[in-house]
Amino acid sequence: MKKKFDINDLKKIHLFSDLSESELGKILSISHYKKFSRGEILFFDTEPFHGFYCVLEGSIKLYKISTEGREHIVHIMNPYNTFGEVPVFENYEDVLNDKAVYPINAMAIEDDTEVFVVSAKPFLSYLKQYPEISLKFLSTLSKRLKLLNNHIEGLTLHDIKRRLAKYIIDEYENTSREMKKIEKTKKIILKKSDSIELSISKYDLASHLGTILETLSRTFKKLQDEKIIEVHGKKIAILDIKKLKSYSA
Amino acid sequence: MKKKFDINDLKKIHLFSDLSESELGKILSISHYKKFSRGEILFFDTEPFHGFYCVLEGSIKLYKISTEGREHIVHIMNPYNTFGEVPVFENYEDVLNDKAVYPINAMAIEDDTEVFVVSAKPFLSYLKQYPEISLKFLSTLSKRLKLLNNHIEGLTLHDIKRRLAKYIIDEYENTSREMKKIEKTKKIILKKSDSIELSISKYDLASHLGTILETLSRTFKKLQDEKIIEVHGKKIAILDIKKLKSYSA
DNA sequence: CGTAACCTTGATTAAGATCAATTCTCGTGG
DNA sequence: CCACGAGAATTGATCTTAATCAAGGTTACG
Repeated sequence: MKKKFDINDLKKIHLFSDLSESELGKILSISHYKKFSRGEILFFDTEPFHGFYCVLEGSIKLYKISTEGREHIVHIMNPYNTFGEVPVFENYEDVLNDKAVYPINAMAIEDDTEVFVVSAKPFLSYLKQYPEISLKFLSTLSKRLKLLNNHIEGLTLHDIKRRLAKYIIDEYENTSREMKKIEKTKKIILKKSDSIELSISKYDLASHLGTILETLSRTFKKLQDEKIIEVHGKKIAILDIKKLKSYSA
Repeated sequence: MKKKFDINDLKKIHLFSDLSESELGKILSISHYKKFSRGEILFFDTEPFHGFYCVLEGSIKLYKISTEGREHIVHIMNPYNTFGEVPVFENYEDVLNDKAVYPINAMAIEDDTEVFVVSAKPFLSYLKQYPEISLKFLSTLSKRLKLLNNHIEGLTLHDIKRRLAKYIIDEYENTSREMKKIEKTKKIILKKSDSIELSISKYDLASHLGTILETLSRTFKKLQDEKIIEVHGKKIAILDIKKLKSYSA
């Protein structure tokens, strides 16, 4: 496997954005690069924990599976996200004694998904020397907690139409935000389009919304029949953003 | 309001257990004591954030509410737990500019629920001086993330019978663990009983399991009909722990 | 152009929510 | 001590949402 990541990749990771070159070098020295094809497993639930992951390219689903084989996607991880940090902090001793395990399954959902893995044990001693980094982690974990809270809220208090509406609105606002960022840095104006491009398969979307493919398909249709959206494959055109927002509230 | 908490109370909070007397004194100086009756609100979702809470006595439900008024309890907080820390770390700037908000509702579910509130702004500057405490927070938040993960797993992948079975088993194992602790410290042997005492109302239990009172009642009945448990008010006798565990897996 | 993966649609079923009526429990005051 | 009433819990009948089962259609890609 060609080693094709360096300090410049690390700088893009929010977690490490404030570190100096020498500190980044240390992180680099305790990490290794990995590449996955679509469908390949990064780790399984309850498998021994060895380190946490940072995404460089592609995307990864974090999911749980029921005994009957039903799958639920808890998170989708995209470039510059980190995941699998929970065991690092949850029980310090367990990590040192190789008793820690991953709490979830992780699978690449795109080809050429590139990650690097930071080894847990050396990282723990590193953490003590650079306490500022733990504040970064606190921020990361807090944001994740908030995400999970919202996810639970959706699952328990909203029906699938609302969940789907919320997903579309969130995706729409994320891409708008991304576009603004690009406009700012590149000093160009991008054409604003009232549509989104699904970044995951409909199967995975269903699993993330806590339902199944068939029900998702019907729900898309309902929103189409109400003239709120128009679906063309992975492209969702938003026809009536007000109504869509009223559902997603 | 009588001020009836001191450094000894603080010591019992996991978060502060490693701090010196003088450090605890500082925490004390930026905290204040509050007492609530059953049903009183500590804070509402989206209300301005001022500080995080530590429980001394009683218990508190953290819950979300849908527009239709349906409630879902995400956590029950008991003595020596802390909650409402997420906004502290989620966005540092927002806290300093008084823009942060609580992410959830909190209500006392017992009379004489006692808490103390640590003011966010002074705590943030304190945190920078004592970085070890952020490791404690990382551990707390990681554990909470794992809890939420399991909660989501239950909500999406298990039916209500399984969720209830899991709740009973968890409560049973928690009390067993508590008993062992007491036996160790007090050097006595407690009679082991194969039963648990529900610490919350059945309404709240239903809401925590993602269902309603009626369905919970019927589910209790199903488990009774299968001779797995026996329900007498708040007391649940476990008749067949093997079967119960097989459901909760 | 063929085949596999992906998606849609229809018919049926099942789990759990809702609505409605009682019953149980327990604290309060007569 | 009993009666009352309020809140808590149970039970039954019905309805709704979404899962399951089954079949067919689309798309992408070698």
